[in-house]
Amino acid sequence: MPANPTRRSPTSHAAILSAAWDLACEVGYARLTVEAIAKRAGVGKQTIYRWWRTKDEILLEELDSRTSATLEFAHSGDIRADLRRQLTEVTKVLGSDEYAPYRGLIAAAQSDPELLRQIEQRIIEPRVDALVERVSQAQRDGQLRDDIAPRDVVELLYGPIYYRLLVRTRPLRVADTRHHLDLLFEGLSPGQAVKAAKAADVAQPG
Amino acid sequence: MPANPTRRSPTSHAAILSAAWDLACEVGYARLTVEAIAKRAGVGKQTIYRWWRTKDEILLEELDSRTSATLEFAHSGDIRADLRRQLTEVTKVLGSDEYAPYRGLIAAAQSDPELLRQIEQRIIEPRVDALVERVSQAQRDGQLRDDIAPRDVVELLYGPIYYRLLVRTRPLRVADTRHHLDLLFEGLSPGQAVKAAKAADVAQPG
Amino acid sequence: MPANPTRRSPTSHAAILSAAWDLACEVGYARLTVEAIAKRAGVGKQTIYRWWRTKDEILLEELDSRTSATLEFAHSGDIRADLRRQLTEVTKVLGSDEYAPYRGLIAAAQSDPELLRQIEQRIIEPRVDALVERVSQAQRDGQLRDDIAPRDVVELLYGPIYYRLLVRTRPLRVADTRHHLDLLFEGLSPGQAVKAAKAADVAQPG
Amino acid sequence: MPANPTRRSPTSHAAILSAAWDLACEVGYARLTVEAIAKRAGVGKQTIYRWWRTKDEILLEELDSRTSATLEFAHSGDIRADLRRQLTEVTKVLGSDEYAPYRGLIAAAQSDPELLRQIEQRIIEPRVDALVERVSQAQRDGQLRDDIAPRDVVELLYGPIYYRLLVRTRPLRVADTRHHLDLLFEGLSPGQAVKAAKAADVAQPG
DNA sequence: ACTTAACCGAGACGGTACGTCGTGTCTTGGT
DNA sequence: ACCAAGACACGACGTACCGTCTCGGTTAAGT
Repeated sequence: MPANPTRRSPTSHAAILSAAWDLACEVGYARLTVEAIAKRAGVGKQTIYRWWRTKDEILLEELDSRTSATLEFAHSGDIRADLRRQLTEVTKVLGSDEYAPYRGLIAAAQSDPELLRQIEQRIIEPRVDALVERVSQAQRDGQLRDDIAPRDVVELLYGPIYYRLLVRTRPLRVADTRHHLDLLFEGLSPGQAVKAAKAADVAQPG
Repeated sequence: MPANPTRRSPTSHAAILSAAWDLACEVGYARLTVEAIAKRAGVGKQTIYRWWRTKDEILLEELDSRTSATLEFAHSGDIRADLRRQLTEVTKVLGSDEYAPYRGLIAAAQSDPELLRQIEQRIIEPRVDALVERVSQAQRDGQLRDDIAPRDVVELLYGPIYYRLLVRTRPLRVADTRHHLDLLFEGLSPGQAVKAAKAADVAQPG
Repeated sequence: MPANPTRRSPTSHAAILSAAWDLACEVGYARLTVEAIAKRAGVGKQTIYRWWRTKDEILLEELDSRTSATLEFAHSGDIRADLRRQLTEVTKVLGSDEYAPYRGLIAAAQSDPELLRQIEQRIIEPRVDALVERVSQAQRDGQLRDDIAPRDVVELLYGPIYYRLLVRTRPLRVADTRHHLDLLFEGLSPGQAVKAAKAADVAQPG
Repeated sequence: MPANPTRRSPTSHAAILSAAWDLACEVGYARLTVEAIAKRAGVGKQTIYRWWRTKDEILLEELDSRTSATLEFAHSGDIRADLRRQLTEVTKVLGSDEYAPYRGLIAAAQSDPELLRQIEQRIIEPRVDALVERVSQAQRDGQLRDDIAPRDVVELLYGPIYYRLLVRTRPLRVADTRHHLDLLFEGLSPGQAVKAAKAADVAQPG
């Protein structure tokens, strides 16, 4: 971009971001069009192409600013309680219709490596890093097996959420997310349920 | 579709299916074009539109026939061994470049509820059913906690695979899938690793 | 046409002819379609293509049978009376909406020399020949200048009719045709009107 | 047409006009295609549809500019000389292959009343008006019967030309046009030829 | 205070692909 | 053999968006 950001019109900038997001919600990501964004935002097409390379980048920027709040991670001392809170939050957000464009972005990224890289970098990586750090702390505290790479924990935790998000066999629900979290800690092997459940009660009495 | 299937040309039918799949592999799902499929298959566009509503349906049909072989599920008596075998197979298939169009379909389905429904119905549901059945058997055999809904097990197993498939933070690898399977059975809580590992050794000495 | 006319279905034949003509009247020549003819006639497309090369040929055949009645030429002994009767008849027919497809044929013939040849041969030539013969007779009878080629008379007579038929600046009306006929005989030069009118009165007192 | 004419590209405009006319000459009006025009002109189809509703309008515009030169009418004082000159010119133009698309337009207008209206308005009417005026002048000068509506003269003059142009029974030739003109003035009645010829000699000794 | 250069809205431009319509040919099954 | 039905390869249709490219008009910075 050779454009000079100091002369950028904040009005148009904001109008484009929200026009893009709103349209994506209304007509669906696939039917989202640069021309429609320009019209809705009351903006020339050139103004869009001057600052963004694709419509994905617009949505990504808007997504970024909308989700920046969900970055911080609780450190209550109880790993399962902290994870429960975090995953609950994430589930609520991703399950809502206002975040439907996020699914569109993940989808588009399957055909656009550069977009995929940006999503990882700006949306996913920060959350994964925070999660990895919290998990490591839990391992040091003896609340989690220390023979596991934290990255694997991340995938076990987020996997089912994304699975439902994208495959939609069942709706994304907070209660299920919590249940999955318990199962993960307790394991699927028989004879561990009771012990595991007890441990959970101690950690999270509420 | 008012067309009469008995008059359908098998030559054109087959040519379209493989042209579509090959092109999707070559240029990527997003750049796949009905026009290009018609040209490659030596077929009129009308013939495509007569039998399929979208390019997605073509790919879905081809995907269906290509994966119909991976439907059966092993019943060795050892649930972890059977799951390992099955997930290994699935991981290999989904991770390969020849199945890249599948990712495109999942992506497109995010903007097309009807397509999503069809993918579930034709691709996902049969495998989930088989998996659910196998898990139920394992519960009756006492090889798996019987206080869990089999559907939840499915999501815990497939979740991480789809996560990597779509988010691509790390490549989809067979070894990781197996590792995740072990972690799932053993649980993440500390002090269960040794016991769980022992149980695994008994069940799967190889 | 390799088809064997003796096995031809008279029902389909007739249905096609009238379906074609009716459709041409309803939607206009340019929007006339072989497919629509087949549907309206309750006939397979092949049946049409087996017996006619183009839709023009269908219309031409129907035109031919509809106009075969206007072929005979009156021989009353008075050339101007005979011409008046004949041109009146032609004007009535060509000016009516039921013969609109004829204009379509003339139009199409501008881009299709073979069609033009057929129209001349089957529709125009017979009438021209009859007219030429009648004019020659009049010349022998001393009712018409004998230093003129009859073909030129034909063009002077039919010209204005076709002009209005195709250019449509003014509607094709019987009264105008008769007036033109008078002007033709009398000439445009000044000082001949009275004499000519007298001659006309003698020839056609009614 | 909501397009803004001040932003119109003169290059594309001109390229489209001549591409359309040239192609019409080369392949014939009926095989003329918007797609081919766009390709030949190096232009997007949309640019054509933005400024013209049909290919006819393109040809009409080009025809208009090509024939605008033949609008003026000679006033030598001798009506027959002036008509002879004018009809000669018209005959030459319409008979030439470079004006073949005009025939296509007349043809197409038979199925398109709006096009017919435009042809009359832009091509025919101006010439008819000029001719009517010249004829009226001649009537005032006593060179032509004054009991005739000039419009009728127009049709008697142009009729045979259009007849040959469209029906093509005989080629459109300058000599025939002149001959028809003489016959018109002299009339077809016997015994007038000599007198009429004399009058002509006086008026047009060349 | 006055250029002047970048921004802006608007939208025309050369393209690509869309999904539809009609062409003329071919095939199937019924009479 | 002819027929109704309609699938087929093909070509063109008119439309929707793409991303690039002028046009004036308006700001804001730098002289």
